[in-house]
Amino acid sequence: MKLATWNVNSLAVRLPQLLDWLAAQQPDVMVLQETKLTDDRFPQPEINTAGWHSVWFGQRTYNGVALLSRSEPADVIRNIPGFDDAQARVIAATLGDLRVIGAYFPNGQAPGSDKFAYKMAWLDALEAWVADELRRHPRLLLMGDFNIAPEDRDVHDPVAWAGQIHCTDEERAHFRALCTLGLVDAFRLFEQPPKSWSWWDYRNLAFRRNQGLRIDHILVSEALRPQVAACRIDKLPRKNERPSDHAPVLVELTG
DNA sequence: ATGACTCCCAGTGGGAGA
Repeated sequence: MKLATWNVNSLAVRLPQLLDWLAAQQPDVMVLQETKLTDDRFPQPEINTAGWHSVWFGQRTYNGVALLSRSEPADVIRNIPGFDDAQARVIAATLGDLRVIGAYFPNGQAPGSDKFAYKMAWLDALEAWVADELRRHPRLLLMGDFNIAPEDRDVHDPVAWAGQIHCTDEERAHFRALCTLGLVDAFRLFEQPPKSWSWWDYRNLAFRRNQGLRIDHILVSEALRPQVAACRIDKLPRKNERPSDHAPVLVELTG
């Protein structure tokens, strides 16, 4: 069982790359962020023709999420129940005996800003809801673009980024709070190459210089932890012509 | 360097992302 997450930064632009990647990697479940498409423009025919079921939740210009799967998704939820949100950021579904939550966490812009306050409120609501989901579905994955670099080793220049967005104590405390619910960062269950990032700025030749952040994550519940066989970042799509600024992250489960 | 790039919606510039 292989699951993956990718912030595609516009599915309209990245659809050919996505279809290529799906064909090459053959995941069973794939969650997408920043589709930037209203629901009527979601490329369901192309994705269906390639052999995937899909559910989606989008809006114009910003945000937008989707979940693609080989098996039929059930019990689909869009956004955080009870949290009034104008932004399309969450899609959850049950695939067989797995509960999968795909999420595009708010960016937060800058500490102290209105957008940062929204990020904190959104994280509070997410934690309460995920706790609830975990009680109902012990076999759960929370995966997506977290917009949080959990530790200094997830940052190419921790001194320059200290206290900056993605690296504040408040954001990192929220990441740990999610783990305290009974989730673990699948990437850190394994030895990884140093300087492993999932995002590189488009500017400054950041990818060529490997100056990035690890902000895309796959958290797995304690019940799934014994089944996690591998977790890695696939940098290859970042080398495409017209790449997303993010790379996909994959996890493999045994059984 | 308050930049650099890319996307979107706009409409020949500007906001947002991270």
